Amino acid sequence: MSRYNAKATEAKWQKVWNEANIFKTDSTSTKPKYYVLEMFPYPSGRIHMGHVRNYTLGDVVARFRRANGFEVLHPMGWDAFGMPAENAAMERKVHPADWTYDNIANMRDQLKQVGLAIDWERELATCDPAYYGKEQQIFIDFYNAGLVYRKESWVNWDPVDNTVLANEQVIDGRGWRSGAVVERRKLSQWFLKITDFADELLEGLKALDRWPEKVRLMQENWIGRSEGLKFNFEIAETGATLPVYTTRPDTLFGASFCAISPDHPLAAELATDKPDLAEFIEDCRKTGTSEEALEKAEKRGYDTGLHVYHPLDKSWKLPVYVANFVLMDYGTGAIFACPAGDQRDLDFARKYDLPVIPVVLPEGEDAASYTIGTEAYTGPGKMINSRFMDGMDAMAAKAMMIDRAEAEGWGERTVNFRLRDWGVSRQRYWGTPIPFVHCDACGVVPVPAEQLPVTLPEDVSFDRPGNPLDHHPTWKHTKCPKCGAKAVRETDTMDTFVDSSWYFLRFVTPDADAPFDGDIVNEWLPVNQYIGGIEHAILHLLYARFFTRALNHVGRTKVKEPFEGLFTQGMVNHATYKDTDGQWVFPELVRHREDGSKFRSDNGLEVTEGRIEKMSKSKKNVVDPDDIIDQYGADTARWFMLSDSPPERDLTWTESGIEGAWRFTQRVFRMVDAPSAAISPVGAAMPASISPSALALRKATHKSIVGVTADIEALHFNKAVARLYEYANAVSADISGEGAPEAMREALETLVLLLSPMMPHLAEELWSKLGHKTLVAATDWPKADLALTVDDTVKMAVQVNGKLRDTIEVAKDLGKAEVEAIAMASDKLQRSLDGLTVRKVIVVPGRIVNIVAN
RNA sequence: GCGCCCGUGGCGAAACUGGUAGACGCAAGAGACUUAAAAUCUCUCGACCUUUGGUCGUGCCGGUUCGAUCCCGGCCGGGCGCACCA
Repeated sequence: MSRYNAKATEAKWQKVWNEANIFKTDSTSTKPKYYVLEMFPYPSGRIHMGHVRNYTLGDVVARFRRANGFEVLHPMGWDAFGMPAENAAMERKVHPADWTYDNIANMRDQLKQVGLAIDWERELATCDPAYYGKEQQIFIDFYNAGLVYRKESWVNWDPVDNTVLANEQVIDGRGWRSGAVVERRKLSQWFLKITDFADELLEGLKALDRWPEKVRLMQENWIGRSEGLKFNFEIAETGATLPVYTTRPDTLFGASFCAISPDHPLAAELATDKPDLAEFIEDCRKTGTSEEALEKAEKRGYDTGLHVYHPLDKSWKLPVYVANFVLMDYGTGAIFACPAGDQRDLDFARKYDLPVIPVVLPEGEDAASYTIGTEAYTGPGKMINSRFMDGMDAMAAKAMMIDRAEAEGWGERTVNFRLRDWGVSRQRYWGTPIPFVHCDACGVVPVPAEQLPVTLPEDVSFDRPGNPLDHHPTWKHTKCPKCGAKAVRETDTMDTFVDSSWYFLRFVTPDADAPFDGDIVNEWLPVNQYIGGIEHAILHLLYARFFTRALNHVGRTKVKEPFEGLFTQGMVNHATYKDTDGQWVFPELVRHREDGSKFRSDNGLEVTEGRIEKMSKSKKNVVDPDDIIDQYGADTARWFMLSDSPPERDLTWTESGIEGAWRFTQRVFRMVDAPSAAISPVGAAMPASISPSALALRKATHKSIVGVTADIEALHFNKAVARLYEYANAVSADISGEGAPEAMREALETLVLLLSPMMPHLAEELWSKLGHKTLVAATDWPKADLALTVDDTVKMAVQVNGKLRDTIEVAKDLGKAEVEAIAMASDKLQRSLDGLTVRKVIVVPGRIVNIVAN
């Protein structure tokens, strides 16, 4: 009996697949198409277990669909632009391109060892000019369609590194790298008009029924549609108008003041001759960087001394404040405040001692005695203190007020979104250059298509702060494409989320001159199954949806939604270990003693086991995929990742778990290598009459085909695994008599084929051991003989008052009366009915007999 | 604060979303084989009791039902998302 050598066997079959180019996709195939895609990785240099899980899940789907007759597209690429490459350049003096391509080479080797059924000929890297040049084309398309614009916008500016920081790079108001206090600066930035599609993106969510409800909800909240009333206040002192937006026009009679944003033009205007206001505005800007700071900041205001007339009563004037909690880029940047119905307004009113008039009366409260304390009431109720609205339901009053304002001409129904336009400018080197030129005479001019791609210069230095593109001696100097005069290139590069917003389209026709071939893309998109982490629930998935719609809008595709099915997999966790010095310890260094205590193999210190947490380098609770594959092989790692936990849930990696998977790998190998019973030759016909044990095995075989197929289709891989364990147990049972060799061959072949999407190398090895010259990867999925999946008899539970008393086995379609008679004949049942009177008997055929008695 | 999701043995989980709770695996225990170990194989494995049987048991309390892990209401615990969006 030989032992399974995973390492050698896996390398052997990977070579065979590679040489046969078996996973190559024919884009123009007439077979039904299936596009399965996992979120492409950032080339950090090494794959981690999260990658292995992600790509294994996708690979099972890809191999399963292939076996079921689909032309499968399953590509791989690299999300290769971004900051870490520049950090490496600064820290280690390696060029970002070299660093990135080295990492890609490493990770490609690692991924290939996992044995993925990928068409590697379609591989792409977003940092390749052949990719980002097409992205520039798309960007110009969008510009021509009015979806790209420049705007002065507030950014987080690091004065030491001379760069713009993303919100998450600002920690406690300081730059994450330099530690310098971050300033708010106004810079001219490039924006994509995602808000043009806000309504569509929201509406489109409804049809995405193969997306997790959770993700759809998160996107819905992110888009944040609200409906309300926009109207103009008239400023009493100047006669100027001040537009405001409200979702609660029903609370207009509860108004107590009006507030404008510190960034509001009116505030700036007033500040010119009010130094203390200018100071107040400056103050607000300083605190306004991180979201956490915003949350904690108390409500503060500046009384401008101005007043506005109430729109429903010109004799009523409201004071105008500049308030730190009013956002300039939502609505109109100005609000009317009803403290009784809004917590922020209430906090503000209490602080500045402004009136608080309750206007919505909650159910069960008395209008005469109802007051607002420190909590605003935002729920439903009846209107009070609101003149002509008194007694109305608040919801109805809102609708009525909007209609009335429109009818009387002083306001209009307005829809607002929380979603902002997408700022894509990054003042960095390692990204897609924004393909525009600044000309003194012509302004901002797109680079003509024939001059694309605008490539990054290679000779850059990172020893100065700021954007290397900006201080490159020659790169930015060019000629205006329009007038030919001296001009300057745009030195901003694009947010890397742009790169990942269309890669799934490029994969379909990776060699197209255009960004992609629209006709073929229309055939392949949407992606049938997209798989990735929940952390991309909003940004990446929303941007990709926007890009797809925008590309549709500019006429490049007919596709509107990129991903038909989305699956978000859980994280890979591991126990944490600490030694007596308080240092985190890698799991591979932990040794167990007989009494259950643990110590470090390198220095002997005692080790204690801590919480199970997401694998992370900082806590050292990681296992290296290379080590695992080296020791157990990729199949065993794949099998373990698919067993036990449902794929959407977190998975805890354990030593005993991978050991268990390894035992199963060996066991299946032995089952075929040294079968427990004789097996018939390849292709031998099943005899017409077979023994009971052979029939039992055949039934197990065909039931397993049905079960495993359904489980894989539903992505319930853990259930498929459980079923395969059960099936392996059935195949190990004693079998003899007529038909036994044929049933055993059928069983072993079926076992191998059902395992093959999960353990592809083992499957190939055993398939060849079973005498086949073909590849499992080129073999059809087994088909169940449904006649063998149904039993003649069925086990039914017999209950008294809902409690199990006995089980009976009866013919499958026996009538209710007969079933009842058999149940009643049970001794066990009669014993438990002793002394009781039967009131009613419920028979559910095939399931249960329940006797109601007392 | 608002919204959403989840609570089942020592552990990961399953139960065809109203019909025999705990399949399958891990861990543990007992035994066989072995000079011994590893590997392998067999058996036990929710709790309790007066153990050929019985009672309880799916976070807690209640409801609907012949029957509830599943449906409804209220708590408790854990997780995630959003958060001055007017």
